Amino acid sequence: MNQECSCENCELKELFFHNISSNEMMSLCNSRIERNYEKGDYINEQNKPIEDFTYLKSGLVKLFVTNNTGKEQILYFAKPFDFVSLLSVFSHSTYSYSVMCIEESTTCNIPIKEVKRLINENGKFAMGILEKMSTVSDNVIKESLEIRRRNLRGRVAYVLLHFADNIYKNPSFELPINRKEIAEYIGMTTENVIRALTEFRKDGIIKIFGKVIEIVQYDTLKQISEHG
Amino acid sequence: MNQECSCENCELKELFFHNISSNEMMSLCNSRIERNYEKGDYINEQNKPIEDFTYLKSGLVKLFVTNNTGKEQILYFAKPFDFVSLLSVFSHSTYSYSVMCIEESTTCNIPIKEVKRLINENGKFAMGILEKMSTVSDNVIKESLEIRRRNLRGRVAYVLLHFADNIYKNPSFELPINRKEIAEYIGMTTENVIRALTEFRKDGIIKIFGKVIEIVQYDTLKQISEHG
DNA sequence: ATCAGTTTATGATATATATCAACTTGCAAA
DNA sequence: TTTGCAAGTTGATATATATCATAAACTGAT
Repeated sequence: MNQECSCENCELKELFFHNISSNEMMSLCNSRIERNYEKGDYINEQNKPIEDFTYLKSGLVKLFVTNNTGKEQILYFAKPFDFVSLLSVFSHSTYSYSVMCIEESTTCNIPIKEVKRLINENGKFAMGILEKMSTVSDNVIKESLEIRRRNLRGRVAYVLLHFADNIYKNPSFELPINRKEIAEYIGMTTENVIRALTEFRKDGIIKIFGKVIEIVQYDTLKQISEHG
Repeated sequence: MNQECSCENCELKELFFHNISSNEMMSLCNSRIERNYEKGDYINEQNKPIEDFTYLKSGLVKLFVTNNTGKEQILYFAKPFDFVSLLSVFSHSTYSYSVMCIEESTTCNIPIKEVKRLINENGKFAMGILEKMSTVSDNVIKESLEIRRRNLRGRVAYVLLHFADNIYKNPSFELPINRKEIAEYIGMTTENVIRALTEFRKDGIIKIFGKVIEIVQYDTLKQISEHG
C-alpha cells in the first residue's frame, strides 16, 4: 500500500504543507481538485460561500471588491506562491473579495473543512498558514498605504514598477490589465491614468505598444514613484 | 499545588485562550506582563524587534506608519478585544507599524516565543489566533477601501460615524485625536478636515465643542458618508 | 471586409483638494 | 499673569484631479 500522491512533486507542497505527515498529506491529496481558468474567469466571488481553500499554481489574478455603487476597487494582484483565498477565510463564511483571473491560471483547491481540521490537529501546519496569512495581509495593507501617499504620476509609476519588479521581473512586459483596471487599483480615473502614461511616453521614460510597456528610464520612473 | 492564575478572571481569556489546558494557561500566565500607558506613549514602534504578543485590555490605540518623507499615515484604531500586535507578528521580526495610545491604556504582554510555542503544540489554539488575525486584517483592509472610495465630506462623515458607532457607541463623544490625525487617517489635509467639520456644524448636522462632537442629524451624516 | 462595441486617447472645462498666509484659541510652563 | 507654542480656523489662491465630449484605434463576431 505504498501509494504515491501526485502532490509529492508539487512545487507548492514545501511552501504550504511542510510539517505534515505523509498520512495527512495523503488525506489532503485525496480531497484536492485542480482547476483551470481562462482570463476573465472568476475563481472566487464576493459574498459567495467559502468552500475551498484555494491556492494559485500558475497564472495571475486580481482581488477586488464591488461596492454598493457598483464600482470595482482592486486591492491586490496575486501571483503563484501567494495565497489566493486566504483573506477572510478564517473569519467569514463568505468571500469578502472577488478573485478573477487576469491571465490563464491553475489553482489547487482543498475543501476548507479539511484544512481547518488539519490546523486543529497540527499546530506546526497551523504556524505555516499563520505565517503565510500574515505575509499576504501585510503586503496588501502596506501596498495600499504606499499608493495612498502618492499623487497621480507617482501612483502610475508605482504600478508600472510593481509589474516590472515584482510580477514579471523584467523592465518590459505585457500589461495583463487595461487602463480602467489600473485606475481601479490606484484610485484615479481612467483618463488620468492614460494621461500620465502618455506623459511618461512623451518624456521618453517608457515606451508603449498597446498593452506592452517597456520601461526605458528605470531610474527616472523610480524617482517619480518616490517623489511624485 | 492548586495554584490560581490571575488570568482566570480575565475577560479576554475566553477570547484568546479558549482551547488551552490549565497547564498551558499556567505557563502563559507566569510569563505575562501587564503594562500601563498614558496617552501619547508608544506601545510598539515601527522597525523595532517584535518581542511580545501584545493585546489591549483597556484603552484605545492608533496604528500608523511613518513613511520616508517623515509623514505619518494612520491605518487603524484598535480598541480592546482587537489584537494589537497582531499584524506582521508572524511574518516579520520587526514591527511594520507603530502603535500609540490615544487614550490611557493597559496591555497584557506575552513573549512572542511562548505564543509561537503554544501554536506549534496546540492546533486549536492556533485556530483561534488565525480567526482573530483574519478578522483584524480584514477590517483594516475593508476600512481602507471604504475610505478610499469617498470624497472629503464622505470621509469625514465616515470617521465621525466610526467613532460614534464602533468605538464609543454613542452619538456624542470626545474625539481622542486631533484634526491632524483625522487627516492622517483619511488621507486629506488638516485644513480640509476642519472645513468639512465646520460645514457639518453650520448645516446643523453636528455640534462641536472643541474635541467633543455631538452628532445631531445622524441620518444626514450617514447619507453624506454613503453618497458624498 | 464590415460592423458594433470596447478600449485608448485627447482637449476643454468644472470641481475638488492642497497650499500658503494670517489669525484666533487653548493650554501649559515659567 | 505672562509667555510661548501647538491646535484650530478661515480666506485667497494654486494645483490636481474629475467630468464631459469627441474621436481614433483596436477587437471580436458575422
